[in-house]
Amino acid sequence: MTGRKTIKVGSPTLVDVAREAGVSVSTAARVVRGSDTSVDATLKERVRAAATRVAYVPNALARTLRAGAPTLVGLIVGDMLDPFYGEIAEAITEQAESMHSMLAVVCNMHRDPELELKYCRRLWEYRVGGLILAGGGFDQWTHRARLAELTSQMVTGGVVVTTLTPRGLDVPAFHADNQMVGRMAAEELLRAGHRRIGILIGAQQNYVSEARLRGMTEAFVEAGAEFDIAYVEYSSPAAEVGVASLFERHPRITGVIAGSYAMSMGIFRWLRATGRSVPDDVSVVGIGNTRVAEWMSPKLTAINLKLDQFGCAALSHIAATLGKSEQGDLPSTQPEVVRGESVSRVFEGARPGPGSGGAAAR
Amino acid sequence: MTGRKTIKVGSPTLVDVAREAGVSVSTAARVVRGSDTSVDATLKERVRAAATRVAYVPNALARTLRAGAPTLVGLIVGDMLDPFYGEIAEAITEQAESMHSMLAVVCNMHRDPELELKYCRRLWEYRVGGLILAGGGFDQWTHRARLAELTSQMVTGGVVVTTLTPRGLDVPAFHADNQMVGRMAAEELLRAGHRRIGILIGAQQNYVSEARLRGMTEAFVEAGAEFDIAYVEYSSPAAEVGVASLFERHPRITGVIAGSYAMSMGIFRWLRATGRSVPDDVSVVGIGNTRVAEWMSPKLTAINLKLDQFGCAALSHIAATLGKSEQGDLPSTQPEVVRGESVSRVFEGARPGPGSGGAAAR
DNA sequence: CGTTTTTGAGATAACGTTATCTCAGCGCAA
DNA sequence: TTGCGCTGAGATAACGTTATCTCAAAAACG
Repeated sequence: MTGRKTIKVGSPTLVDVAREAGVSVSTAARVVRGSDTSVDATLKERVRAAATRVAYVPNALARTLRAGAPTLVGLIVGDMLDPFYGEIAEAITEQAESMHSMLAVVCNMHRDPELELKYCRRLWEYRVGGLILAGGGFDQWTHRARLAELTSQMVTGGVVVTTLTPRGLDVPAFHADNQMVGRMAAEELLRAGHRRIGILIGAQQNYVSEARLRGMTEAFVEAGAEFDIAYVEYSSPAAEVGVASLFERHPRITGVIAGSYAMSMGIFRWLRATGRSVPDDVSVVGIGNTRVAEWMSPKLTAINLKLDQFGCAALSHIAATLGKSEQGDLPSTQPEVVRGESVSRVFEGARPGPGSGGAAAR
Repeated sequence: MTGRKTIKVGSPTLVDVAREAGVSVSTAARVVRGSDTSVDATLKERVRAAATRVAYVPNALARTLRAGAPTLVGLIVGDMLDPFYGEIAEAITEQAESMHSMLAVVCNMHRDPELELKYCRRLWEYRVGGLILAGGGFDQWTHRARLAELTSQMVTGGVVVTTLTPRGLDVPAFHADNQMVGRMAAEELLRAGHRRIGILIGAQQNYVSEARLRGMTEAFVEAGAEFDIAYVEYSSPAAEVGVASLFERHPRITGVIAGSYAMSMGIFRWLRATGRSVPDDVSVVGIGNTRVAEWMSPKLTAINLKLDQFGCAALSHIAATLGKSEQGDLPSTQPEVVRGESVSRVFEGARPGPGSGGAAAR
């Protein structure tokens, strides 16, 4: 309450708190930090009061700089607006705050490898405690070398990949068993009696697509089902074109597997536009369940990749490496089917699709 | 190339660069910083080479601490996964990086005012250069006082609000003219001949909802149209319930205004489930256009709020306050109609909806 | 040629913390 | 009383930058 002679500019610091409480900066720091060494109860209270009186908010920049214990984590996603990545980002940011008391910085690489590199560097400028790559830009050779060089510099919690298997990038990865995912999607259709299947899958042929396809192929071959594949971009319009070409080649398809939520939207649109009903005429199974899939009409049946849990596992790994917390038991990350309304049983002699004639492929 | 005696731990610093280049730290800093004062070309090159040789990445923490020129901006959104906020976040993060060379930290308040406060504080710990509030948690009295107290501390670029008018919080705001938005949505239906309208709008009655309703009411009253309102949460299931209650009260409704993208999804679902066709039986106009609205079937007709542009304007304001750049000419932010396929003309003697009888309200 | 001005580069302090060191004061056993 | 350990609190240095000051050498001028 003593009148200040000089006008303070900038936010209050520990020095201000110490002066206000009439103690040394060290003591103020000890109290604020809630540190190991004990402080007299009276003093502690006095410092606390002083801190709130001057509205002290600790400076994380200085703290991190001095203590070398980062509280930022970087997350680079392929496309913020795609709920596939959105839900990862949501889970990780939430978990970072509530569980590790860290702050996650989400960067949107916009499916552009160049941007991924840029953000990588920028995040490292802030000395993030770890970096979670969920974009997959590294699936290109020339790019990967630069990324590897850049990330090898990061000395703290390290780099971690989720949703993808990083080819030739030596970092821990957290993602679903994609072969099993593919198999589950296939079996969902097989179980309902479908034997003529169209598959829409991502155009960039990475380990993920390959593994999923392997799973599907196995299941379909075992069951003696026919199928054909369209490689399209991860977007709704691209999927419309893709599903159209599939039906042009194989008009009697009764079941479609959509490689992503965006694709399933496009498939729904095209099917409806061509007078086909979901699921009465064509059943659709999506890969990757998102919350919004419930909002579709009909509700999408999809394989839940548990992206949120893999994201959290990645984060926990980083936190553990930083020594911030022990790696607790993680929940099961088996993929599972979330049944909506987009798959229906096919009975013997079920009606063929509108365009008749011609057998399904392979 | 001289052999190091001690093993370096941590990332390379300016000191390392300076040693490697055989210059002083000051000179190294000048080169790296690209500062005002000129450095001899030869030396400059030598330092550059040394920097890349030791893989130097500047430490933004130290820089910000010392120079007091923040390069972080905070953004708090109501719900990351809602494309309404997602598109704001995308625009702002992109703009921050490419235009102001700042890094935007997106925080998800998850529609929880408590979390908004928490993130506010946390962002300020990192001494963000500015804070963009896009969540609207401050629309509650008790909360606002604490928020005002917290944000008043922030000494730099300041606090700014987008998407909402902040009641009783004295900060600049950037958002659409919501009364005009409401009027435009109404007129889109009126122009197509609709005279019995159902309105779904956000349950929390803030300035935004009020302004939009005012616009709609004006337009409908002028045109002598009948309408009724359902207040629901910003979610698809809530909208299903809301639209059901509207049609229960007024079965002959031919046009519906959806207060958000999520609501329009729910409306589509309910209409389809009850055997009503969009747009043949019922036309739908959404408020707030999102990219994903194009993926719906049929494509949603909606009012584009230009959220991205308002977000960028908010960011530019902060950057200008920080003195990082002059506030350039901003693009027009008039809302405009984006026409999809969800509105159709009503002709004299148009068929009533399936459930018959009972006039629309008011 | 001497003096002033300009230029380029090194030395130093400071940003706000925290880790470490120091030391006074106290209790307790020899 | 002396010696020893313990506890609580202050002093100090350091984290990696940048702003400021200083100063030597080169350039410009009469």
